Amino acid sequence: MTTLRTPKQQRSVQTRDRIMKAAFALFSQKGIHGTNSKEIVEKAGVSIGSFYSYFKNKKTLLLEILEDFLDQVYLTTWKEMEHFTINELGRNEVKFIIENVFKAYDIAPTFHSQTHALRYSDPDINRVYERERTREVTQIRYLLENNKHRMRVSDQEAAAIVIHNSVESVAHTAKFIGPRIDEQRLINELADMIYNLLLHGNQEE
Amino acid sequence: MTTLRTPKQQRSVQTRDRIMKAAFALFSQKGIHGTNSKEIVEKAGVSIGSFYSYFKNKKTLLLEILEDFLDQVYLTTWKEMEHFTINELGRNEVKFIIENVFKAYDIAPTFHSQTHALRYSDPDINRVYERERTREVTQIRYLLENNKHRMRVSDQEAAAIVIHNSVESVAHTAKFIGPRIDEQRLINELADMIYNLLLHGNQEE
Amino acid sequence: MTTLRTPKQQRSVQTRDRIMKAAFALFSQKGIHGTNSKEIVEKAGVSIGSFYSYFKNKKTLLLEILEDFLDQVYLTTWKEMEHFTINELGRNEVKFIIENVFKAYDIAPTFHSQTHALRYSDPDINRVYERERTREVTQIRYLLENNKHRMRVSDQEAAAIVIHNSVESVAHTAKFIGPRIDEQRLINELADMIYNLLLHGNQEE
Amino acid sequence: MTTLRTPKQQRSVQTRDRIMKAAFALFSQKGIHGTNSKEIVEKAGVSIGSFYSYFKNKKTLLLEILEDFLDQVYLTTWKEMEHFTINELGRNEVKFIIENVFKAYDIAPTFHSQTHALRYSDPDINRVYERERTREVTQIRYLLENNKHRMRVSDQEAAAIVIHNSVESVAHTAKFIGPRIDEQRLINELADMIYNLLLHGNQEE
DNA sequence: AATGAATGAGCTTTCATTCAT
DNA sequence: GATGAATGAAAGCTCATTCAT
Repeated sequence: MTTLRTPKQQRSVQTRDRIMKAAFALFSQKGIHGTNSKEIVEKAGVSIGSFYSYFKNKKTLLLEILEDFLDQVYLTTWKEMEHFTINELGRNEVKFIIENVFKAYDIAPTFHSQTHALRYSDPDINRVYERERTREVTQIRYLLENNKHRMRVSDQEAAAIVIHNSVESVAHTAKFIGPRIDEQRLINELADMIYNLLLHGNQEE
Repeated sequence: MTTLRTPKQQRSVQTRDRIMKAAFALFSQKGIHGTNSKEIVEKAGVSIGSFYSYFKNKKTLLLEILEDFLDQVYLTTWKEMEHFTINELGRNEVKFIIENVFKAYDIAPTFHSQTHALRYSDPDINRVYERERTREVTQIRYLLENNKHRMRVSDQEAAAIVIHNSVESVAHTAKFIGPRIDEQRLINELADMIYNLLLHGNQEE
Repeated sequence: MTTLRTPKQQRSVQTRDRIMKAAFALFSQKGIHGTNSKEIVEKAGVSIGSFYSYFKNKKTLLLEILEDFLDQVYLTTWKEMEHFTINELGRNEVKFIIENVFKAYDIAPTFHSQTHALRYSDPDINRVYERERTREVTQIRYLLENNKHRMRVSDQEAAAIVIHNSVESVAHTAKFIGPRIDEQRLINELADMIYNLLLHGNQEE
Repeated sequence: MTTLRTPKQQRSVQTRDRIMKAAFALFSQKGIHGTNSKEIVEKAGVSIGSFYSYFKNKKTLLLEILEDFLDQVYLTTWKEMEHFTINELGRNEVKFIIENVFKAYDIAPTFHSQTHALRYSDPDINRVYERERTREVTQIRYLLENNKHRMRVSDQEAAAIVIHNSVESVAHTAKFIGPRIDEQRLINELADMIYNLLLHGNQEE
């Protein structure tokens, strides 16, 4: 086996990057299974030999692209959070975050859904997604913790997971499955649901 | 194109069934992409020729199995609903339904997640799942409608979608991704979240 | 191996005939390679089992159909010859026969060309066609012989072959390949060519 | 779809050539339908992957081989024509050309007849053959035109087609069907027939 | 450092034919 | 006599990956 080339020179970095960009574009356009290595190198303008000196295999490439992509998703979701007084989480703030999640799903819808789908059949993909999920859930728990004086959530860990899942999943459905219903109505309903959970928490009948 | 064999004889029905059972088992065990037609017929103890006289192709077989499976999922989720006075939807009832959804995810977890994953790359699979989703959402709307006198949900359609998605998605995560957290805590949190939504609905600050 | 059924009863004869008719129709319509045994029995309204009790295999069926077909071709070409005073072969008579050959090519063009094509890769098909060719050439030689007092053909055998080939081949080209030229012009030219050969024979410069 | 490899390196050209040579040999030997891709690559000593990087599919390979072959046939038939004073077309010249056609049929008899047969069931093969036929007919018309002062052919176009067909077809028959008659007798008879047509043309009784 | 020719396991599907019922 | 379920060899083609140049 050939040892992988670790890009040190300027040109190397560029080549590696060109491959990743080309692959991302093709994966988004034609799906992951629908894209073969030859197409990638052709689009990137490099040889198949180069490809395999920068990436162990196609899967490795995908994982790297996915990591970059999920970083971008994370940033899109949370980047503007600093503008809020984080301990004044009201319905508006909840809604704002939800809207950011929906925006993040617009970055590369096909690639997003394609890779998301692979979680369930590919442990490596899943691992990358889990890392991202942990990050998101941690962020949510942080918000809950900072606002616990105003809230009535008893099981913060479970709440964070449930909230995260709900928003993700509705965004997912809205973008990929497309129930012919206006996104704003879904966002509003989500905001209500989550804000009510925070406000009233556990209310045994 | 060869016309498909419509089972008339006893033997025929058995063979068709054996193929479906073998395929279901292998799909669950090794994943759908990881199972080829040869393995299926070997497990079923029939010839490859038989396979293709009962099923147009591998995809058709998968779709048939999926339809059967989703029927089973639907029944598991809703079968005991008749025991409830449907217009007295309280937190307990909400929790009961959620528990049934979680139970349905135990029928064939791998197959469930495998096919669910394919929704995003395969329109045919998606169509079958969408039919199921519509059924479920309709059922939820029916419950909301019957309980609207006690509830404060303004946008029933959006609410039904959001509720359905949340439960599905949390069950999904719990079963397939496995966040190391007790399922009961997730179910409780979901029940709280949904019950609060129903109870308080839209509460602009 | 199952022994072949020799149709003796009325019903048997009918079944055998139905299979042949169905096969001929499908071969003509969809080509020989494009027709499979299942389609034939379905069109004939019999079972695949029946098929194989009347015909050793698909090839045997084809050969039988071909023999019948070539008989028909032969009849079409020569049936009206008795109306001529066979020893007064003039240009009109030559032309008349040529026209009949062209007509024979209209009986079942696709089947005709399909089987003709198979001559060169299938010795059995070729044998049937050769038998037919011999018959035709013999007929031509008979005409030449009966008119030799008026003609100047020295090598009757070679002439008969050359004449037969020319007419067949031009008809073939006209019907199957279709050079965008009027058939009548080709027929006239053929008539001239052949009549000149008969009239002037060998004319060393 | 994978893009085809365009040979750039020395090795590449060799491989492509080895495949074509092996295929030509096998097609000639065992027939086209009787040869599968695996046999071709085995004979060529290359991998099946190589095969499909040089040729889109088996059919494409056949078409390429056929084009090369028909070029060779054309050259064999007409190459020595420059030695003749083209406007002195006598019986000897006619006979010489016919002999060349017969020679061309000796290059690769089986392949020739195999592909010729496919004309009638395969439009692509037919197209290649039609291109060749047009070339030949054009050549004949050119001869007729240059000799029209000495000839009595009224319909040059039809005559060229009829002449071309006759020679082709008799050569075909002589080589593949093999009526046990001496080739020279057929060639002589053909020469007489064609020369008489040129000399006497249309002679209504 | 880069190239691209070569590899070959692996997959789906067809269809003539057999034979148990 | 008749049926049709079952068979399985055989074929064409893809694509991730290796390695000689």
